[in-house]
Amino acid sequence: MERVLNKVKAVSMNDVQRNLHLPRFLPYRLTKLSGVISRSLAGKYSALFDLTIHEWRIVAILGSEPGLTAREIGPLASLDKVSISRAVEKLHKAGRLEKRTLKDDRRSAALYLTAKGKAVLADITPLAQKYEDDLLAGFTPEEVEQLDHFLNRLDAAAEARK
Amino acid sequence: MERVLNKVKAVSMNDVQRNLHLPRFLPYRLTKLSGVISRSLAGKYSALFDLTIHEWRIVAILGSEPGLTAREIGPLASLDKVSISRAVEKLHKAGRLEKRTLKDDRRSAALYLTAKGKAVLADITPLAQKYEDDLLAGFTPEEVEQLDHFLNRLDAAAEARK
DNA sequence: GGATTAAAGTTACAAATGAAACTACTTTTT
DNA sequence: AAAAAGTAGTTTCATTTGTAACTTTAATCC
Repeated sequence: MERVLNKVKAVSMNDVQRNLHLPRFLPYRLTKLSGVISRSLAGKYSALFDLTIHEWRIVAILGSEPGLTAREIGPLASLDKVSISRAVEKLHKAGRLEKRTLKDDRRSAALYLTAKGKAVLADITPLAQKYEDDLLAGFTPEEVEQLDHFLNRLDAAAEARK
Repeated sequence: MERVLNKVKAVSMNDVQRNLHLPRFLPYRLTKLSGVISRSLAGKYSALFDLTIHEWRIVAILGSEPGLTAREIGPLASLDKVSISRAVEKLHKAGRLEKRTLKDDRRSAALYLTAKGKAVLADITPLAQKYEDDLLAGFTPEEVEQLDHFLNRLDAAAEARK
């Protein structure tokens, strides 16, 4: 398949090695883009609510699916168990979530947002939505759909050759 | 504009607060995707060549534009001066680049890849290209073009509201 | 049913990252 | 031309993140 993303000015046929052009290299672009967006979101909201991005993900997930255990949250939030343990601990100390040890497996606990936790979620959700909407403000619904599709396919391809 | 990416099943008109659905939240998806890709690339090549992603970026840039200073590389590689200083130092120690102090400003140095540095670049470039090609293997040239366009627009939007 | 293996979550240690202070040099100001 | 302010790059220190080892409980295996 033709390599369009890194296409450069025509090179002589004797060039053995075409240079890789960093600003057009997909992994670099994605890292850069996600970095700018994450820093922007974190700068605006995380500091404001004393909430890291990892905590934010957990709160968002527990908002839709209360009672999940740490292990179940892992794949949903793309977080390893250490990150989850730390974030859950901090949320717990802040009184934003409650742990209920499972009767049939005392190693794990079902996690629930407290009123405080729900309040944080309610506060941040519209801001996060607004941020996403702004990012996509220039996109038609069809384009958003297509972007969605592209991201799914890239994700699948990346997972496949992980 | 309609929020299509986070569209969920119809909710009752009395729902004051729609839940944010994390797996469809664009910032989350981009972070996750770039993370999978970066880890995959780093796992395959960085360890193999003892080269961090930051060093790799600098090598790639110096490959196309020899003689840049640390400061000039910064914006091109999206790296702050501390990261550059550390990466350049490591490349220098490894004999992969050469520093030539500028005559007219002895604080900075023009940076050049040595033969060793060029060899590393020549080794990695085709692997990186291959990885990108594989990611995009399912995309038609038109789709690649469109993805390119989307990423540019997202980047501009994100930078604008940074 | 007691020993072995495995799983959930935590803790401890090492490496990476970020922010601020610092050094050496250059430019601007008076 | 001396003093002040600014810039390039480095170093230091604090925080974050990742890996491995550990603790507790549960499941599996003779």
